[in-house]
Amino acid sequence: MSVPHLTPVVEAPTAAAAARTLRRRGLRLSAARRVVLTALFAADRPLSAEEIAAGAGGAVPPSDLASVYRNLETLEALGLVRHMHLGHGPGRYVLAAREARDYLACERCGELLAADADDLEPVRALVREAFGFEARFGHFPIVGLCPACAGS
Amino acid sequence: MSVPHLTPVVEAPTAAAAARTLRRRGLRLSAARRVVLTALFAADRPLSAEEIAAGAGGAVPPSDLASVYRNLETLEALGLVRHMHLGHGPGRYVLAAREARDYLACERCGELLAADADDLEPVRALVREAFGFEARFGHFPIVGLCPACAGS
DNA sequence: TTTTGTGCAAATTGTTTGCAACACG
DNA sequence: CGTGTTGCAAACAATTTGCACAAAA
Repeated sequence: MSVPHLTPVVEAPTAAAAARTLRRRGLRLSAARRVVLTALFAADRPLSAEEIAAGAGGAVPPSDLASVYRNLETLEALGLVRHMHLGHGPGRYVLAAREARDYLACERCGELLAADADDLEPVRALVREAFGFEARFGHFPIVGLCPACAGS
Repeated sequence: MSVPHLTPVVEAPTAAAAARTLRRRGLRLSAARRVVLTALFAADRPLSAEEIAAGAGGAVPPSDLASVYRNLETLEALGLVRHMHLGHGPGRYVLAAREARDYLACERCGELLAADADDLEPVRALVREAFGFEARFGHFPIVGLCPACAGS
């Protein structure tokens, strides 16, 4: 007997799945689009649009910055990508399916700490209880001083 | 007998005190500078540089945007002003002496909740214990959904 | 062959900087 | 009167948009 088939809300983070998600909406998997996805698949940290357009450190061929922004927007609308703002500087993009993490950005040294979204739930709960406010650290992460910078 | 005289770290939030702080460093209380301070004294919420330059809703005469930015920077270096980033959009400036508050910004409706910095200390403590990270909500406040938007 | 998507240039927004004229102390 | 400041214009950084042309399906 086969296991019951459950359609995932967001497909597995594979190029094929991304292609399917696009086609399902009548969108195309163009070369430029593939480059953006490949860069994000290859990355081990949130990338800026500029980094992707520049070729993501040699991982992919360089492409037009405006197209990168347009594609990131499209992919984000499809739920394949998400972005965040780490203090000053450009927005940073990651594959949504791969990232169940939120970040803590050091405003002194730029260090980026990744935390399981679950590990931040107590913090959200505390804010919720104290202020009735639903903190969302996914889009605007916590900014402050990393352990090293806080110590000195 | 008179009470002992203690020099405050930051002077009381008065125009005269600000003038003294400036002069102490060989800086001048120019007309444009006075306009920036007056706008901030009159404001009941964080203002953008553009709002100040435009005359802060009639509270002060309009002045040059570049000068406003330069003056805000100077005043901030003196500890008289501070600024924060509330999600997207321009930076927002407030009088430092008057603001022992941090903010919670709603990313849906733009509502701004003010919280005593003290009331956020438990949140900072929790982040410190869990991640060894010193969260600073003064410069990059918490972003999420206000009670009204979270409810719907 | 029809749309969707691309590359390039130009417009937008927020902020900084160069510079000659200006004004506070 | 001298140095801090101003106003204006131009430079910048991040992002968006208009358009004619190219290319997936």
